[in-house]
Amino acid sequence: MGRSPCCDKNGLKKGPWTTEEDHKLIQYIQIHGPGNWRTLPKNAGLQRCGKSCRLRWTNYLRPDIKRGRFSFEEEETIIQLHSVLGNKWSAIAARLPGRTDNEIKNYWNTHIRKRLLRSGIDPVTHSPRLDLLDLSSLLNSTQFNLSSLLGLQALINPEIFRIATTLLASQNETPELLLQKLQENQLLNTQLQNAEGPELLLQKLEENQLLNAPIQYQPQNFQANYQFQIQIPEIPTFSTPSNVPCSSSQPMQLGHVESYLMNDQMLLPQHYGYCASDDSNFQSLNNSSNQNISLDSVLSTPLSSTEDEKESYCSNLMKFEIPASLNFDDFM
DNA sequence: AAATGTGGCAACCGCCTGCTA
DNA sequence: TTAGCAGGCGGTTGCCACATT
Repeated sequence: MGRSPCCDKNGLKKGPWTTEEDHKLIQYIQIHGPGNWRTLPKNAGLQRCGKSCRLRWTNYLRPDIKRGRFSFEEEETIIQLHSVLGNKWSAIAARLPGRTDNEIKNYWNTHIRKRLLRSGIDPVTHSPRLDLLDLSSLLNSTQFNLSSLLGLQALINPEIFRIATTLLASQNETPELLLQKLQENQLLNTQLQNAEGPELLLQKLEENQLLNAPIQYQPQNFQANYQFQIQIPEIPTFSTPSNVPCSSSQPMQLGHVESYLMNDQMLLPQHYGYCASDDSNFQSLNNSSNQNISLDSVLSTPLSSTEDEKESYCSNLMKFEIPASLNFDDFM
């Protein structure tokens, strides 16, 4: 048989703890130490169940608990860890000395979550909210599973994302339809109003560096075999994790976009990288060659930051690069 | 001044996992 | 081997204080 019940739940007190109960619990634990919550209430003279005693101790009475407002650094850490760990409050609390999982959870729900929402960031996915984006090109497509895009659209510049999705959606369509969509979405720099036929379309696409060139137009295999390539020469910020087979110096093949959109290797919001320099679990990044706002620069701002500054910071969170050596096993 | 709304947070609930008799 | 409990965890509730109408 199993263990005997920890306590008889009948007649046990519930609700807020009195100072007298707190004193009893503290006194008992100071002598005997925490643990053995099954017998603790009886031995300590408390009309509580062991579970209630454990929660009261771990969430409130523990001497190493840090009370008071969360600092800016703590808030940053929570946001960063949440983007990796999700609602694993205990895991987050383990990296915030003096804070309990319950406290962090409450702070997230009452403060951080609202701030992220005000900044247009989905607090669950840590991505810009879909309802704030221009999704016209996606909505025109029947090939996309929109839910699979949730993680990717945060990591790709919206302009690139629109180009990729439009081209991808048009792979099985006629060149005329593709041309129409590109024009509708204003994805080509040059005027194509006078474009006549697929040959000219290819030429214009090549001029706009959207395609691998040169490729001979063959009407019979255009739809099935054409390899689109997206050049990203003028995209100011384009961050990708190390496991994505492309970089800012290499063209991103549409096939890569497609594979990440369509299969289980899709980028997840948890793959965001941050550079919390004080935490050995994070890697400091060399941002000298890009325009991203580094966390170091954010950290250098006065600690008595305003709410607006915090909101600005939350928005900038979406622009960080992914450290190549980030080991996610460290967080799990 | 009273009623109502809102925010913050301690505590509870219920589920899951691992342990143990 | 397995039933059942302790401990741990995330989600939710309810109370209290303060703000607003």
